[in-house]
Amino acid sequence: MQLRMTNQREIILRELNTSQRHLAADELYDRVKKVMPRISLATVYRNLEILSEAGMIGKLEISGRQKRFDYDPSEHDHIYCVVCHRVDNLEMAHKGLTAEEFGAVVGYSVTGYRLEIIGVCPECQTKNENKESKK
Amino acid sequence: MQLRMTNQREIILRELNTSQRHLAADELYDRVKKVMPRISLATVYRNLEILSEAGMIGKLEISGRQKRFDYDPSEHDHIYCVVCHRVDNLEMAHKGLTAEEFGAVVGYSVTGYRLEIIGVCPECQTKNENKESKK
DNA sequence: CTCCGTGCAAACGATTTGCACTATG
DNA sequence: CATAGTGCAAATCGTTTGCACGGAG
Repeated sequence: MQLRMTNQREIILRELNTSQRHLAADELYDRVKKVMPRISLATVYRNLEILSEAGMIGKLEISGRQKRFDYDPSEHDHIYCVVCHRVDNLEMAHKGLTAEEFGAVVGYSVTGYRLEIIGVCPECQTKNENKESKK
Repeated sequence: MQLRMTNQREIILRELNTSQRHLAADELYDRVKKVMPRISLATVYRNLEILSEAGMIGKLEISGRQKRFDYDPSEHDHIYCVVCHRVDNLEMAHKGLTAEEFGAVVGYSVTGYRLEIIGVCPECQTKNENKESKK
């Protein structure tokens, strides 16, 4: 079950990397299609899954919405915009947050944690100001 | 747009409360159906949405899975089991975690955060031990 | 030449919606 | 009695899967 570096896999990986964004499968599909028009959405899904399993990209499951994929597989937290759903990387925010002690409270064995900071991104703040002043 | 306290709404609320669990819509539907067999799943979805908007229950969007609803609408964090997907409440875990400072890093205006502790619940730990010893 | 990977379409699970009917306030 | 809420079925959205074919190693 070794990984083959197919053309589509290479392009998917490259497009995600050069985007420097946290794309959802369909957004990445749109980008990849411009380079390889006959690629299928299923292939994009399959490869994103495989690549994240292989630790070459990160998988983000945020806020009940679509999954997003991170060009940076290293461990870090995220901040996301409630208006446009854009996601950005954050330095690890859990200094002093020892997950273990919470497990003890309820008898869980703790394996990790997931932290999302929620807010409005700079772009959406600007748009909103415009909207306000139009009123 | 005032809220009417219909029979179905009352029962949904009551069943969620007495369950003392973090139920998904279909799980709650199953419980409610025992009391009111002709209720529809759509009604359950609609009311869970409305009740959480009204602040009478909490809505949980965890890890790309189904939404779950919390009988306790007060602000608190959650811990959940990767094996059975059960969710439990946790005292606020963010002492010393000032979300605001992260917003500053990337220009976001921060409105909140979401923290999930991930682990294995006591029940699933026990089951797993059994499985291990059978080998 | 062996399988892993692909494209396509169909299936899927969770959730939402249009509609005509019902019942709360 | 006005209009928020309901039940039903169909629609929608994101994602996965079965299958026959194609291409990497």
